Amino acid sequence: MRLVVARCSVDYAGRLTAHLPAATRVLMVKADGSVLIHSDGGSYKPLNWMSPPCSFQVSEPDEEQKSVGITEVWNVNQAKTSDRLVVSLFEIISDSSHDLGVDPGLVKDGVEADLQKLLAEQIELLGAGHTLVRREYMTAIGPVDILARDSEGHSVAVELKRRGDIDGVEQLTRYLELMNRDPHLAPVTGVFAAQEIKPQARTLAQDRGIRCLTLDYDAMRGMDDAHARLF
Amino acid sequence: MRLVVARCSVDYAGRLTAHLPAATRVLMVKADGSVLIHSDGGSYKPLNWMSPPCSFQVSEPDEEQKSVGITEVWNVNQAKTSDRLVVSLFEIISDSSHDLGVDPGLVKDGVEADLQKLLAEQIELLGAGHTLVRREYMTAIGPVDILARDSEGHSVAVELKRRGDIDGVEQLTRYLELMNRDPHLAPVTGVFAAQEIKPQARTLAQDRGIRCLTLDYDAMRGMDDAHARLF
DNA sequence: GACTAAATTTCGGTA
DNA sequence: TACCGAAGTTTAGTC
Repeated sequence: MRLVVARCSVDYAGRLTAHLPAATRVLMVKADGSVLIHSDGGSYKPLNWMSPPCSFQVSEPDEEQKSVGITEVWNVNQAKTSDRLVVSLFEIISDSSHDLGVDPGLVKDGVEADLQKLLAEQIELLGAGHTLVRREYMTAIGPVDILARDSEGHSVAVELKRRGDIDGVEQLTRYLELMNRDPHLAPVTGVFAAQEIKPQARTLAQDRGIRCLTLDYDAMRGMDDAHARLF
Repeated sequence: MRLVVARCSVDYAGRLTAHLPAATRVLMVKADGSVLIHSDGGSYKPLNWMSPPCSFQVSEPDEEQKSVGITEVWNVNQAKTSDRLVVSLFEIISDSSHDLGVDPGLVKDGVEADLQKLLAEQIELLGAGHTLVRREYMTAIGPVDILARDSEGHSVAVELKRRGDIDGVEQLTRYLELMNRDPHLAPVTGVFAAQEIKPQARTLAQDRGIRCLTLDYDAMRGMDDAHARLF
């Protein structure tokens, strides 16, 4: 990992064209040759970058570039596509390299998969008498998050989201269309479950006869803990 | 901007929980207090981070932390949500600060807007005799990318994407439903145009009577250049 | 400010 | 390896 603080301008050409005027920035060159250009703000996304696999080459500036004060030019080329990143350096303020080694990687917990697991365990949240058929019920166009049966034995398809958006309602609608053509399953009703459901998504869902269910993750996790303590 | 190379472990608690075991990493502390934790690989996304606005505080390790070799603890708290990032430092290998100033920002060119402009100019790509009505034709649920007429004078609604996914087909379907209720426009046919169309999206589009059109951006840009040279 | 759609999305899982 | 969906998505534009 090489860290360079420098006044530079940047040009990118590939899936789009982009340009960064001269300013002082941090250039991060990783072991695989990839380059990140960060400013002192914004969020985690760099101003510009080149993803691996790519090649990193330093070249001398031509006369014209020299005349405007460019001392060094970095050419970073994507190995597979024709994306190109050119960093023109005017002044290097700091330059250091460090051996970081391979990172052991991130351990995550609490994503959609957990919500799904919790709802499957607490399937009565769908309504009294509901029973779980199975999680990730496969259909021709992909897996339905949860398939259940209501107290009368009718199929219930559940689409789970962390944030309930219109896209999620469309997704569930596609599943319902398909599943209702299957005589073994029909009639199938839909439940759109999320921690937060956008008003427009709720309206669309209700127009299509899909029930909305807001989930309280903390409460569900709490129930899970209580359940774990009891058994 | 402060750059620290250190052996550290990281814990995040907020929308999810995540943990990074001890390893040598680069810690980037931006002027707004936001923190990025980078390893020597992956792509532009950090292993972990805290987005602004947030507060940055350094605290002494407690006895237990000291006993395992932690010399310093960073507490980074999100100002609006309750997200928390805790960086436990074992050894600081490098620590430097630089004043970068405000960045002038990125100038982009060549995104979906250009595709739209090019297709509007080369509307005959939709088929012989097609004429442009207008770009960004407003409807109650949003703008249709391009509205045209075929050789018989019937309306044609075009949805443009860089990558043609199922979502785009759904979007166009919603527009078509609405527009076909308008007696001034009906009957309206749909064209799904993209540089690359996914098989599932193509299938769904054809099921719904929507025509698919693959666009060659480079060829269209070439035509545009030729056009520019001629006039 | 809320919502929608795009992104040089990246990332992870599965068939 | 390709495809599909999720993401602590972020970001930009519109209403």
